[in-house]
Amino acid sequence: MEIDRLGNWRRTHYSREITPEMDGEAVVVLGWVRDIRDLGGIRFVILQDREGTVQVTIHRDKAKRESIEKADALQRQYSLGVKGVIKKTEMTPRGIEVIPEEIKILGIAQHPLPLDITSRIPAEIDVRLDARVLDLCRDEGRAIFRVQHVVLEAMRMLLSKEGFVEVHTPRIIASATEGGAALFSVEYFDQEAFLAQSPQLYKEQLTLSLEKVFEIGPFFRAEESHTRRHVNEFISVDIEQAFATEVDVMNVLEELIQHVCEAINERCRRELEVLKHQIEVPEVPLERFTYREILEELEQEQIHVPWGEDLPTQACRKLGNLHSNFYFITEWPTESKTFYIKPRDDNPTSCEGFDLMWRWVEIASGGTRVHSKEFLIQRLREQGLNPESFKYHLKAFDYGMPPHAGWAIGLDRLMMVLTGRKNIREVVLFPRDRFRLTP
RNA sequence: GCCCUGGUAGUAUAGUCCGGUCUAGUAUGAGCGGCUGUCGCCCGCUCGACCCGGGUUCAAAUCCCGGCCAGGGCGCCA
Repeated sequence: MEIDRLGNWRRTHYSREITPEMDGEAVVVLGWVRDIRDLGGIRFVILQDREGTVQVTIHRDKAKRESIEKADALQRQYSLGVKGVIKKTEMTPRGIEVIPEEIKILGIAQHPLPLDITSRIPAEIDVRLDARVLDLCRDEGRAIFRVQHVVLEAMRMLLSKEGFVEVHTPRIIASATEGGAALFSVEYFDQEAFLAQSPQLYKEQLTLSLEKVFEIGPFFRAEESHTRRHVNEFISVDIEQAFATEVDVMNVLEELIQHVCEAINERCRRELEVLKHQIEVPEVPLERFTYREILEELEQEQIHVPWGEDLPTQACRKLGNLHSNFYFITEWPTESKTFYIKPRDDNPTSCEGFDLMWRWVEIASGGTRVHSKEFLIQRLREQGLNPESFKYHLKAFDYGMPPHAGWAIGLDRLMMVLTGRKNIREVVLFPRDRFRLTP
């Protein structure tokens, strides 16, 4: 089929912007065919654009022959443009319809489509991800990523207001000896290199020049996780702040979480409705529990976690039943955290590291960092890491490294919470996991 | 990586336990026809599927073995 040229047609209104008061006005609407209902002498084409839908009504006895032919050729998901006149009517839910003067077919769709774009027949997540671009045409997908946009905008606004400078650190790094998560290796000309799992060391180094920095970007972990809350490429929201401690950055974090929740409630009413989800804006300060308090709480629930260990999934699930919103867990055992988290001065077996939880899911973690070079080297050795591999990082400590603290939010996890989705893949446009590298 | 569950038209499902009634049912979709106010329109006709390989049996969608794939859980996740 020949498709039409866009020519000088430009959208005059999104579907949603058309109101009964505009009766008689000429419009150009552009979008896609969501649905077609043909009653014989009259054909209803539901045109969908980013903002909603509008009905295009074609009367077989009144419309131009060309328009009728175009309307007859349409199928679901065809891209189309309609130049027409708004008609006020009692017979549509919106109180308006568009009577076409001219229809342009701007893009065609191969049928059968791999999933039902009207969402009446559900599809499994695997089918949906295989046809992700089409899946994202559904209301739900659009809603999730518009919420994400508002979240990111709100974060950038608040962090900027607080004096943080947005930075970008390398994704390609030389050393795989940081310990912790497994890294993906890449060929870098004639050297072996790795994809960064976090901006941690770079953002710390930047505190000695820019003082307060934040970074939002993707990072990579080569873990063979197989759960609804892990992907191998994820978006991290990181901050690092000079002359600050755990408590200072926790304050920033809880203010940010509250601000984001408020922003969504204000600006994403329709999206939340589509997602059938409500957001409770948390009160600040958030509840703060020490690791020891959490262990005691679990003990009451007959779950025994030995002091020093990270919380197993089952324990986290139990905490989810006991806590219904965001909360902090502080004073983790030093042995359970990584080398750069600072032990407490009064009791070095505990550290100044914290996690931000939402019910049973870990959303963010952070803490005061070690900023004494000698002690950092000692900590590296204690964790079986070779200080030589960190020589560029350690160099920064020769140039007046300030005391500093920071945190990292798993944006995708936060998005699960904010949109009420149960699988992280729903809130990632093109997820990468152990078994999926495409599309 | 380990454990559990599953794989039937484009999509979502019934049937599988207890083999034969399955020429595999239903919804949606797609094709054709009819219908001038639908909004999950309606009505009629048509199209389209048992993951792959092996085995048991007179007979396998159904039972057994292997593979592949998927979902969920656990572990891993500085």
